[in-house]
Amino acid sequence: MEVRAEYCEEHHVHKELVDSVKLDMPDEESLYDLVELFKVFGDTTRIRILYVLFESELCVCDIAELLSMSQSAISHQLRVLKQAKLVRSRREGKTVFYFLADDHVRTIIGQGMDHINE
Amino acid sequence: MEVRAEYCEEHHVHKELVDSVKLDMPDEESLYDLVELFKVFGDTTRIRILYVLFESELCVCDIAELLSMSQSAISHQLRVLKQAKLVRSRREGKTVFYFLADDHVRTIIGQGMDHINE
DNA sequence: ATAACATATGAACAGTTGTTCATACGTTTG
DNA sequence: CAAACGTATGAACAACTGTTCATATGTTAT
Repeated sequence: MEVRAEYCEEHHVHKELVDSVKLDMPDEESLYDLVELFKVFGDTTRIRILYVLFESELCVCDIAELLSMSQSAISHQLRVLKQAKLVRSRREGKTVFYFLADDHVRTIIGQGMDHINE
Repeated sequence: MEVRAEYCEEHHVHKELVDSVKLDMPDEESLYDLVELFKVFGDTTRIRILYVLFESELCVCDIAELLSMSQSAISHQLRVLKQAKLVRSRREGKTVFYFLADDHVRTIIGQGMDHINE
């Protein structure tokens, strides 16, 4: 006929499978948070910042110099990393030092590297 | 004076540290690939697709129905997931089934979940 | 061969994102 | 206090991304 069905006619999913899928699927909020976390890792500048912080804490201008980018651009991205709780900071006079918040960062990046190296 | 220095005047990074950072920093191509991988995880639709595939392989229309989205939208995203080698597919007549490529997917998502759960 | 179905894909459009620029904030020094 | 420095931030703009829509491709059945 002329009218398309919204989905395929013969469904391959069974009731038990649908239930099982819905059980394992995280709630809306967790899913959103998870996606936001991966979005943070999905940017070259932010990944580079995390990599330079692997070695030691650094101030904003040092990171900017190491990555050959403007202070403003780095500061904006450090804000994103901080909101995602991937880095923390401490002030020392005029200078603000940033450092990795915990070891999850290394683990997640490591797993990603494992994948792209087959 | 009136002219701003490009970077802070007193650098906190030392030569040894800079060398060490540059040593650990992956090459341009690996960094790019890593970022592209995380970008793939940074979308609600794609994460949802991966979650439903945790249970079993599914055809495109089943995924579309489970996520209440159009066949086209799902197909576009499956293409992205396939290019990232996170899913694979097999054809069976008119139907194409998609399934997880390997266990890195579970590991990476698991690590992400660990982080957001503090 | 034709029709119907399942999937794939190109174009377009809206929403999002990262950088730059200008400027504000917070701290130290004279 | 004012000036200088290091950092933070809002606005604007270009580049990118995900969905929709229309349509094409590939397979099966009549």
